[in-house]
Amino acid sequence: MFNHMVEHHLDRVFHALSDPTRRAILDRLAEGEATVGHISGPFPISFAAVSKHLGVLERAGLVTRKARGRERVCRLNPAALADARAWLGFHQRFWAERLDALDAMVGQKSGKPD
Amino acid sequence: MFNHMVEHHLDRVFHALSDPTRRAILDRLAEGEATVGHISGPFPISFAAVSKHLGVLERAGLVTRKARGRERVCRLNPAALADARAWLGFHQRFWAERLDALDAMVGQKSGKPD
DNA sequence: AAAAAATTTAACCAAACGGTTGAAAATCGA
DNA sequence: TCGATTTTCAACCGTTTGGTTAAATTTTTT
Repeated sequence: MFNHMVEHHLDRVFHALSDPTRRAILDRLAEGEATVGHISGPFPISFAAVSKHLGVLERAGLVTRKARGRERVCRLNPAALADARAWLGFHQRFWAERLDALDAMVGQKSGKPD
Repeated sequence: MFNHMVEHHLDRVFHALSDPTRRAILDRLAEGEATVGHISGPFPISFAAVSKHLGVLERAGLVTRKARGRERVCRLNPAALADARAWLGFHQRFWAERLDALDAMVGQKSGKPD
């Protein structure tokens, strides 16, 4: 159902999201587009490190960078979250169903409604 | 709003989900609880490797392992997906809003209607 | 044309990752 | 009790990660 090349893409998206600095960059970027230097400011790591983080985010499709003069303007791509969200949504619902079925089979109603 | 120790937890959940073998283990586990050996079967990697993957999933709270004799029975914990899903849901919505606002602003300035 | 500014790239490092094999620790069946 | 079974743990290995600094690149400013 989900199994396509999406799998490969999910690797990159989930990996990109697994780092707190990168999630902070995304938060920062949610306030509006910004240049690499502008993004880099508040972080206690080097400029180059932030640039590499942006590379990871870009390869995951979460961020786009386009040149404007000597600067690179970074912008969020909310659509890239859709795959990850779909995976989570599907599985969370599916797991819950299966576990409910298991509970029902065991016959011990835990009394937890939907 | 989200920023608590949850951050630290999100690191582990997203990282756990970033590996295709681990996602496959979760898929497998969605069919019902299973022992480590049972899970390990279909995978072309060693038993110990699967055990380590299960450790990662357990530390992320996605899976619980409980002893039953000399076996360990593994089971999904759907609740653990909630945090990740909440993060994604909030951000996806928030990003979309901000970008809509940005588009509207740009549209106003350039006189281009929506 | 030269200097300054914004980014990326390259080379490097320590730590973590995903994998292996083999030994250790429980528990079960004989 | 002894041997087999199930699982983890420990040590190791090559690759990736997240970070650094320094050099290279591109564009703007003077």
